Amino acid sequence: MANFDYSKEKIQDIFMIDVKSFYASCECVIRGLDPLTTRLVVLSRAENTSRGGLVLAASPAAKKDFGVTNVMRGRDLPMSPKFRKELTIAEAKKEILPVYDDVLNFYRVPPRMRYYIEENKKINYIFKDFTSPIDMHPYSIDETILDVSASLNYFYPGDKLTRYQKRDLLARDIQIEIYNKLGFYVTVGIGDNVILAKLAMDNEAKHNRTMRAQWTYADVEAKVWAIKPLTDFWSIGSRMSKRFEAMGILSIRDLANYDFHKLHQKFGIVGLEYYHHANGIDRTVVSHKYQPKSNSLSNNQVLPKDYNAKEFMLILREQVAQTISRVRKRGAKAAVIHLYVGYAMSESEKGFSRQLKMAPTNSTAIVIKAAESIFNKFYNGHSKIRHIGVSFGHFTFNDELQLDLFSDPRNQIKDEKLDRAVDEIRLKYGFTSIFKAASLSDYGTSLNRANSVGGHAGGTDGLEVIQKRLE
DNA sequence: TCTGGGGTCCTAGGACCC
DNA sequence: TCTGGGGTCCTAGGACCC
Repeated sequence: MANFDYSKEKIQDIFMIDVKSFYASCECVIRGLDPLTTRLVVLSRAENTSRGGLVLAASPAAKKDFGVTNVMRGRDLPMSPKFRKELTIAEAKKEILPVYDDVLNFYRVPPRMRYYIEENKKINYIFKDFTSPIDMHPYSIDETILDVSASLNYFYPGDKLTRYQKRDLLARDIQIEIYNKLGFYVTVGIGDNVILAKLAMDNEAKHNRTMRAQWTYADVEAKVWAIKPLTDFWSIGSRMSKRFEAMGILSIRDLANYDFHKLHQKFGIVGLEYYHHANGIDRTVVSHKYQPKSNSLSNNQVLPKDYNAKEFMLILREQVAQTISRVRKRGAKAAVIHLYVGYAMSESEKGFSRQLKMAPTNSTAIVIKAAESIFNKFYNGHSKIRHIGVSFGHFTFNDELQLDLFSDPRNQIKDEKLDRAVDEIRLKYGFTSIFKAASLSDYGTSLNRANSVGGHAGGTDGLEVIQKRLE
């Protein structure tokens, strides 16, 4: 028995689109290889952690033939003896690793985040041919939500076809267009609302030959309620799954039929959202979705070894300087600084995480002082440190210099000029063109991380190569 | 498990005010 | 009088996603 009268719910024509194994597909396309049949993995170098890095993306063939999964360690990947030998020699000589294992017919390549971002832009540019930009919502680097309610009848006028047939045809048109123009295979979840489209994509389209699937209100009981395990449902992770199980909720069907007052009581408004989603209800309107204008910026890293307090202070300053420089790049000032310090696993304490309010600033000198004061206040004085996280939040975007009572305005202006000069030099010549002498010591990590985007190698040749390919 | 990194949202509880 | 009550803001921590 349905818990909702679906005839009262608004029917929207929503597509949730993602690119199959996006990073891996980018690397196939640029090499002129087929994204579906080529065995390829994108491997983060992660020189500061375990040897061999971490699999960021694997092509469908690599998953199928070698059982590669997305968080697998590089050292667990299959490798022919011949390739292993070449790899060892290259490592010893500190040369760039070979990427192709010709015995296994297997590519392993480093990530190029900047190139992927450019490809994502091109994909979204094509979507604009199918719906108006306000009805598009980029959800992540490889997923976009499209509301085609207003354009469906423009592409498929008349009433010979049902609404559902028209949707499927339009989704197919998009798939073909993307493939012809850019070489990517995209998966489309089609739904009466955003959650149904998302669930259709995650739970059916990804496994279909057509790479399309359509879920409507009529399918809720047969399809949504049948999703299992619980963690296959969007927004239920391992922790929530355990909590639900403890309450006797073992399936989405159970969740959809649970007493929603109790869910509300126990989980607040999130509980109500789970209840609605489990019943296939989602009243989100894509064009009303505000673009969350990023309200925080952070950098985290697991350090290459355990650090003592003195060594750590260098890392701290380095990383605070890098993160605040990203804040300046946005033309923003931050009113909150947050520091996370994780102790080594051998320690009995976990570490700490504290934030501090500040007068809005983007001055390196000021935020370094703030970070140091947090550290000095909360560090236990003896634990080895293995993890650092720095984040800034509560941005403001005015240009005026905030004067506070305790600093000399002339120094503030001087600091600001210095920061801006450093940023400009780096913008022109790259991060490594200018850095504090201390970074050269053994303990600095900023040089190694200089070229990364989102913690992964940014790559330098992506744009030129793709431009050549298009010529 | 010899630890990936960058984000967002929500909540409980404390401080403080009227 | 044994414990007023309502509201806002802030912080630490939990949870999730890609």
